[in-house]
Amino acid sequence: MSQLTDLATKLDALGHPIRLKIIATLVQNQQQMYLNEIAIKIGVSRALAKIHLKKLEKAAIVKSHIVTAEGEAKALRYYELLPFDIHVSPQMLRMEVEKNGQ
Amino acid sequence: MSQLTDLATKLDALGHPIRLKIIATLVQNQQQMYLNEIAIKIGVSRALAKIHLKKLEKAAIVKSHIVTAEGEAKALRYYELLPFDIHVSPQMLRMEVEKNGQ
DNA sequence: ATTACATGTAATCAAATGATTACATATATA
DNA sequence: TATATATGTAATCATTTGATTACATGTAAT
Repeated sequence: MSQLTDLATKLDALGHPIRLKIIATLVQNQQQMYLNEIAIKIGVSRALAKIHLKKLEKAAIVKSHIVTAEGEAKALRYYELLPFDIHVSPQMLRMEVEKNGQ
Repeated sequence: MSQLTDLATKLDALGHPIRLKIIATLVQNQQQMYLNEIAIKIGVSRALAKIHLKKLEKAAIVKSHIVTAEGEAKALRYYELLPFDIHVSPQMLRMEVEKNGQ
């Protein structure tokens, strides 16, 4: 995948209010959160939170893993934020595109 | 429209390789370009370029106006880039969401 | 065992998106 | 007039996306 496509994927993943809220919630809590916590915190259904988290995970903005904690009803999937710092401006895009040849 | 929604709209508009190329092309050429120039330059059909430009225009990343030049077959729609400088990181999103209340 | 509660995911569906094809208009030239 | 060329947009269609509902599993308490 080209640099440009990768950038587009990340920007696309970030381009939705719910997903921005999910990210903000994950930063606020520092530690990892599981699906239901996230859903409740931002006020959407688990199913919907899952869908948006899936898109974030595909774009490598979050990652997840299952944790089997004792005393818990079942294994939980924990999500954590991967660090990112995206900067987009016309000049920066010009350089990016020229790098990839035409 | 909230700050967060506005940011999401811009990020969503930027989240496609063709649209990133369109922007890069507009920067390269400095001056305004009309639809067909853009389409040829990045190697897509006029119709497709138009669709992507429409999305960029809705997000206020480009703007356009029609110019009636002499010697031309017909009035041409010129596109120009609006300045933007978007910076996204977890910390920045946290602040943005907290501003908008929960 | 059954009831209650909590979790994760699959199935489904309407709406938006990406892309192609075709159409309508306009000028210049044969 | 017709032919060629160039432009802008509308119509169409398959795919993806956003969102809801329902299902399956698992533990704890009755």
